[in-house]
This record gives sequence, structure tokens and C-alpha cells, in this order.
Amino acid sequence: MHQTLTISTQDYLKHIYELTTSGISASTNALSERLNVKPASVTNMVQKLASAKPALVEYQKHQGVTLTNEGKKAALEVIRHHRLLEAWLVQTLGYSWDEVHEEAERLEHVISEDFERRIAAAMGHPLRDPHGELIPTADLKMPVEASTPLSALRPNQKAKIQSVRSADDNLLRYLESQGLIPGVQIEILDYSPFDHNLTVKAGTNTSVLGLSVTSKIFVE
Amino acid sequence: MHQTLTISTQDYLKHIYELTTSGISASTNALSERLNVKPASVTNMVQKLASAKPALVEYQKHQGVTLTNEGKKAALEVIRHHRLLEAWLVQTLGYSWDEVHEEAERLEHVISEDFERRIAAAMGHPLRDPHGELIPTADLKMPVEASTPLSALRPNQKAKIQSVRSADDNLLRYLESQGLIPGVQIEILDYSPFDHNLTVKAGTNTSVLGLSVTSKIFVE
DNA sequence: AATAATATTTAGATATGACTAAATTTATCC
DNA sequence: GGATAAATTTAGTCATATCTAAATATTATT
Repeated sequence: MHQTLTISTQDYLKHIYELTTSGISASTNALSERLNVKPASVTNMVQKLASAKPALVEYQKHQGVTLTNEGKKAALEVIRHHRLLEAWLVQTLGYSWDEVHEEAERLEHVISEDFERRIAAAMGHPLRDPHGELIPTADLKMPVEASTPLSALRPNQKAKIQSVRSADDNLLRYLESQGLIPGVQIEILDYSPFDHNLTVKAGTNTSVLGLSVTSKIFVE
Repeated sequence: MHQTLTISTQDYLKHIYELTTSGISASTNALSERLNVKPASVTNMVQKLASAKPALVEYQKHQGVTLTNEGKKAALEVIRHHRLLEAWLVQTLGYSWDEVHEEAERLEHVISEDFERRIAAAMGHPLRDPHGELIPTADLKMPVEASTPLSALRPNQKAKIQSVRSADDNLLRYLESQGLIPGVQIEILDYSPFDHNLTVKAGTNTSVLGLSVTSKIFVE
């Protein structure tokens, strides 16, 4: 029932999940970019995933893919591993939030269920990873997130940063230097309708952020 | 200089190291058994390792292989990862000494040098893993071991258990139940020359051990 | 609606590392 | 020392997952 999936397969499923749940179609090209694999290879792989014994994706030529229940479970398993690992690397080995991604990216595919249970228990079953992202539960359900992109806020609105959806080290380090990390209370001071820049105050610090940044920060 | 070796390559090098340093020739058959790979596949792979750009092994047809300096370094790197991971799984996640092997076996190939440094530092740079085996140093030297197999002892001799060289869960659990773990002081009560059984006392407990066991326990 | 641009797929090649079956070499035994 | 057994190697195949180049389908443009 639970044949072990290859690392490559796990990566495809994870990225398909992340694309589709953020409203982007899991097209050949989109996957190609995210996975750093040529489009032709994606088509090839996606066809395999679709014709696997329990199908992992649904695939219609030229229309991208969606996950089957089976595929979704596998994706959530990988994402749970990833986020638990990130939390754990930060908590027990002093990694900073911009350093954990790469390490978790490799470890997520090889840890046992036993290891997963042990680190989850050791941390008291955390709900979020260091970037504020929700961790899928042990029975592989993704908790519902009630958050808004920072880009939707306007002057005088206040909010709390919930998560930062980026694997870019430099961006993460910059945001941390500006005090823009999960849990922090912020206030919008200004909005520029032409370039969609937002002026954001966090503590004593004020930053002007472009849309490419504000769309990656989520608030409640 | 330091191209990343495949997991398979790392496994071959590790087993070649372990065979040759315990005085066993790294023959095609011996490797085949240890690696759970058919002899023909071993020949195939060994030829590749020998003709790699910096050669990793020296290979003469029908004569088994030995590691080059390059190959030895790579092997020690993997072994260092393995043993540090075992120590760390035991110390921080409550694994018992019979549970760590399998987990470390997979993790050893994917952790970064950064991760290696962090866990080594977190544990205060331990010298031995939970089985008492020496951990190669950060600059990839194997410390010299001054130990004797338990099988060489005779009645009335006393010694301290230094290491147990086995990945067999059941044996490890049995030895633990008999109090035969690294650091423990033992005394030989009896020796049977026909079957080489030794009667060993550890604390209040007495066990009769066959050669297949006493040859895996090392004492000082 | 035809054409151009973009996206996707097909076809065929490559690398890695395993396998089986058959050939060959080395070791052992009377 | 020759026959047999055991170990090793060769030859050819397969699975996975990638690639390039070429063909085809979709979308956008005028």
C-alpha cells in the first residue's frame, strides 16, 4: 500500500502541492522552473506519476496536473517532514531561519516515521515552522490558514506577521534585519499606487517594500 | 577536488574501509554480501571507482580492492557522519543503541558539513559513538585503537568493554540486557576450549558467550 | 481567422547502478 | 596435476530520471 516513493517523485509532488494550493496551475513550465528540470523531463515524469499503480496525479495533456488523494498525502508527508525539520534545526542546532531550507530539503526525503515522531514530540508538536508556515498534522491534514498577503493592506491598517513564504536566504536575512519576522506587530504608514510599494513600520523600524516582497508576507 | 560522490559510491567506500581495516580482503564476494548487491554488480561498480578521475580504489582483477588516499578520505567522512549521527540520535532523541544504525545509515549521505560541525560541537566533540567505536576526527584521521577482542581473554582476566562491533539489533539488545555495554568492567570466569565459549561476569550478571559474539566485543 | 509566439509533447540519447546468464579465472581436493 | 568447485568477470538488459532537438498544440496578435 505504501510503496516508498523516490526522492524525485517526492519533489515533484511537493512542488505540485505548493503550486496548486497557492492558486498557480501546476503546468509543465511552472514545474520545470521550480524543479530546475527541463520541460520535456517534466512531461515525462508527470506521465509516470499519472500512470503509477495508485495514480499520484491527474494529468490531461497541455493542461497541467492536479494531485490525487494519494499524491496529496505523499506531498503532505514530505512537507510535514520539511517543516518539522526546519523547526527542529532552528530549535536544537541554532540554525537561523535563512539557513534551514537547504538542509531540510535533503533530510526530508530520508528520515523515518520514527524520527518524525521523535522530533515532533521533542518540540511539543509545533504548529508552525520558523517561517510561520503551518505544519501538516501527523494524520496528514493541512490546518486551515486564515491569513492575508501583506500586499492587500493599506495605510493605517495594523496586523501581525504570520508567515513569510520564501526560500531566498538574502530576502530572509533582510527581513530579519528589518524586524519583519513572524509574530511581529506591524502598521502600514504609506501606499504608493503606482508601484504598489508599502511603507511598513515594525517596532521603531520603517521599511518600504515592493509587491514582490509584500506578496510573500502573510498577516492576520 | 571534492566532487560529490553518489550515495552508492559512499556505501561502497565505507564497506571497503570497514573490511580492509578489520583484516578482511575487500573481495567481490565480501562486498556483494555486505552491500546486498550481486557480485557482478560489484565488479561493475569497482571498475568505475578504480577509473574515476581521482581514483577511489585500486583494483586488480580477481584480487579485490584497496582504497586510495582519496577513497579513504571519502570513507572516513561517511563514517564520521555515521558515528556522529548515532551518538547524536542517542543523546538528543532518546534512541537506544540498537535503533540508531538504520537511521544513521540513511542520514549519513545527506547531511552537510555545516550540520556535521553543529552536532559535533553540540555534543562536545565526542570521541566514540554509542557502540564504543572511535569517531574519525574532523580532519579525517582515524584515531588509533588499542583494543583486544574479548575472544582473546582467558579465565581470571579482567577488562573493560570498549566497543561492540555489530549492527544486529537483537544481539545489541541481548548484550544490553546482560549489562555488556561499553564502559562496563568484566571478568572471565570460564573458557571452553572445544567451542571457544567464554563465561563472562559483568556486575552481578554472568553470561556464556560463543565465539561469534566474543569476536565482536572489544576490550581494553 | 491567419500568423507569430509560447508552451508542451514526442522521440531518441545518456548516465547511474542494478540484474541475469554465460564465460572465465582461481582455488581445492583427491 | 587434472577435475571439480568457488569466485569473478563479461556481456547484455532494465529501471530511473535526466537531456537535446524536433514536432505539435495552444494562446496571443493584428
